[in-house]
Amino acid sequence: MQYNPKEIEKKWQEYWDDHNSFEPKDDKTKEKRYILSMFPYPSGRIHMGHVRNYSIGDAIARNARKEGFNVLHPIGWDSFGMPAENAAIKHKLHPKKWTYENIAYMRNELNSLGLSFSKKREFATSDEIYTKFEQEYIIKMYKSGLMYRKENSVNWCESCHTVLANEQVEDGCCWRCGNEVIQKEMPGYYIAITKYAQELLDDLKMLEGNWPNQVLKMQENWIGRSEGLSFEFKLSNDSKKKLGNCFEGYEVFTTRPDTIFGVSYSALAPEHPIVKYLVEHKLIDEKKISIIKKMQNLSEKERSMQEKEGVALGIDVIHPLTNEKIPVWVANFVLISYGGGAVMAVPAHDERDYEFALKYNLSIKQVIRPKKDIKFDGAFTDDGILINSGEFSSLDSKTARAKIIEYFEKNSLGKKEINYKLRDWGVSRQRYWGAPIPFIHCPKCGLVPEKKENLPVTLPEDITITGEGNPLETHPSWKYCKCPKCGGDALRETDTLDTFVQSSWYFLRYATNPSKWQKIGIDKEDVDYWMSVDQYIGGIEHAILHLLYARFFTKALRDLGYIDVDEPFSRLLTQGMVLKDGTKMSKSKGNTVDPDEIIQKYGADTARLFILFAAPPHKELEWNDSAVEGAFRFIKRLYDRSEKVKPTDKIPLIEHNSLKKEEKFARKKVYEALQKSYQTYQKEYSFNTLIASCMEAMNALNAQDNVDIWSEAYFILLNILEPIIPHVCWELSEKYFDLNNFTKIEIKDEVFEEDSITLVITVNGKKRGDIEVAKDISKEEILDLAKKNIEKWIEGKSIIKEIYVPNKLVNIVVKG
RNA sequence: GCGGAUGUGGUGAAAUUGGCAGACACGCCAGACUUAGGAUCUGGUGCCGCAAGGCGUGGAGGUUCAAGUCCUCUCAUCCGCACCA
Repeated sequence: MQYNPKEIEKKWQEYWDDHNSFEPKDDKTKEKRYILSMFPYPSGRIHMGHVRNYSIGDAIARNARKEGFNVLHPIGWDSFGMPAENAAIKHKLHPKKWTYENIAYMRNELNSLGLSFSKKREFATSDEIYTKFEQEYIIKMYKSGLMYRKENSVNWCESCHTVLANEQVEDGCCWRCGNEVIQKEMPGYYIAITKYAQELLDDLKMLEGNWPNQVLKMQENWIGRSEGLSFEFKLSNDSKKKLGNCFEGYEVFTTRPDTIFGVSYSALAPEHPIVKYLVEHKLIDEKKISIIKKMQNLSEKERSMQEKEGVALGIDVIHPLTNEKIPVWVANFVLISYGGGAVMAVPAHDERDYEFALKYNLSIKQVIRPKKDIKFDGAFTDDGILINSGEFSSLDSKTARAKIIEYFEKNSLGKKEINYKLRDWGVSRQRYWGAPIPFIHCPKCGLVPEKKENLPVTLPEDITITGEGNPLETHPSWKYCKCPKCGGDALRETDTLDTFVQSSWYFLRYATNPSKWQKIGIDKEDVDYWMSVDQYIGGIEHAILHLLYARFFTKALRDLGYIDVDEPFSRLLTQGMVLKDGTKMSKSKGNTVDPDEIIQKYGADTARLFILFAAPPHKELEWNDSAVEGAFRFIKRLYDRSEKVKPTDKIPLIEHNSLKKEEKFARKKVYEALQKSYQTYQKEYSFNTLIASCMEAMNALNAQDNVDIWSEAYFILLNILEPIIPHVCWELSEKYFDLNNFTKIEIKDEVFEEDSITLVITVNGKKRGDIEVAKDISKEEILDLAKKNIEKWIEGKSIIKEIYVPNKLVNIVVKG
């Protein structure tokens, strides 16, 4: 009997296809499990990261089926996005053709791994029917104020005529043509995710313990809530006049109101309206204007890499508590997008303000002293005791913050405010291969959403992609349309949606019965049953954006009445990367291992076994060719030794007490593996130790030759291993057990009962021997035996203490 | 700077509540079977030492009968965010 993975795997993959083995049942009375691995981008071929992702998900899904749950384990394709356009430029292929050919190819690759996906629920996000409902939701969001259009500063490449994402700007230049990137004000569509900032933050608590701590913290930091004081700096009368009485003052936000008496200047962002006014009306000299303009042309990121820089604006504001005149500067480190784009500067207690004050020789006034007498250089930024702060002097920072906020509120000078770092989500892309944003610009009616009955707004197919500009913009006819409201001539929006929009609701689409997919996007009743996802598996690289957007989208769709779910993913597992030679596998480094080749050479079962055995799922996994051979050998052994098994359709009955020692031991090892299996799926998914315990069981089985023990062991081991190496397990199970062993198996406690116990004897905590004793022996007898066992270690010494830990060890503490 | 992790043999790793450090596997060594072995099987394998024994979980302290595990300090590496006032 020769193990032939190719033959076996083909046979069972066909069997599962023919029998629709992995379609979820419609019966909603059954308890469900929704197991989801993040869907792939159809880049052309699967890589080892995919193999790992889907092997983990598949094991969890198959185990859940075995335990009797109704399991939804779907797959699909995140198929819009830039690589398709890049391929179009490079290979002169239409993005659609390229994408759908890749999908067809990768579908076969995934199939060859024997993954237990539902085939009927598969879809691609670039399918027009998917776009249709996404456009419906976007319009709904627009109508309810969750989506809006505004001007904003973006990265713009003059030679490619396109907006670039932050990641596409390399050292201030376009990643493709190398030309300088400038900041340009452009209109775009935004989703008001900030409206959900607090809920997104609060609900992280629901996920504690079920999501990796790291991811929760990353989301928390990203949302970046901070509490402080917001107040108005009023302009001095002279300054007001200078600004043509167009401004009264401006708002600033601080988290350190306790340092307010130390304010020595105020700084505005280069984009602040007052700065713009001064520049436009040439109220400051040319030299300064050109410095400001230079600042405005740099992105936030580039500014952050530059030295602090600014110019005095020649205007003053009035300190709200001391009535002193405070000079106003523009500074490149002040962000327009946070806290109103203006700050109060306290050089004595803030690093940035300090650096800036030193450079421009501005005054530094200390108003906080350390609680303990410590030395410090530069700014003292910790909490301390207030000094030189009028009636608030001698308070500690924390109390002072509360009192000062209270004072501002009482005197209507300002109020307590909560700020978030989270920004609204810009979803406009000047790209072809994306979902069209379903809006129309009408010269009479303004911005008008497309009518529901006209959805989806689909992409024109007769385009050529050059990489310069947006093909939708340059298409001869596509953008010309009639206004849905007045019927007059109008222009269609040519921006497409960020691809993160598609991945923000795909899991709800899977949960909807495909028989309804033509009529509705999401079915509330179906979603009620299947959601939330019981186990989500994917890469850590999605810790922030995808997971935050998906959480937001779920809440937004809930508030729009589509669903009744608060959090989409109850449990999250972030798998580690697959490495080779210590670094991430990548084509450019030439250290990739092609999954197809491994499957060709050893079979899918070996690939799956190795990848689950080599490291726990959340850790990085170092690829090792000879360890793959080891995995292959184990499966071969499992296959070969099955000759010892006697066919049966139910688990053999064994009289445990009549067994020999080796037989009892083998049985114990088998049931230990079963127990381990139950723990593995409840807790950490530590497949590596589960597999190890199966190997231990095999090693123990080899030391005996009882047919019943072998048969019982295979009945159980094939059950445990089925989620990991399904093909060979189905093959052997069919042969010996008529596929009757893939259900929940009861643990028999009798196998764990020992006739005798082995106790370790230590002297002063060091192991010096061991004894085997009967189970029911008394403590005194044990101590006597123990002392005899290690006599030479305690000879001539006095015993100070004797410790007996039942079933484990004896420790004798001696002196001298 | 802030946040999160991780440090255990030649390698990947394991170790309920503190209780035999290194399970399981890779590699290596030896042997068996073989015309042959990059197949298979059996045995060995933390380090030093001929041995008795000693040492050993990044480092230094501490708590404890007993520490990879708890506490304090410290070093190194990785990841995320980063002028957020």
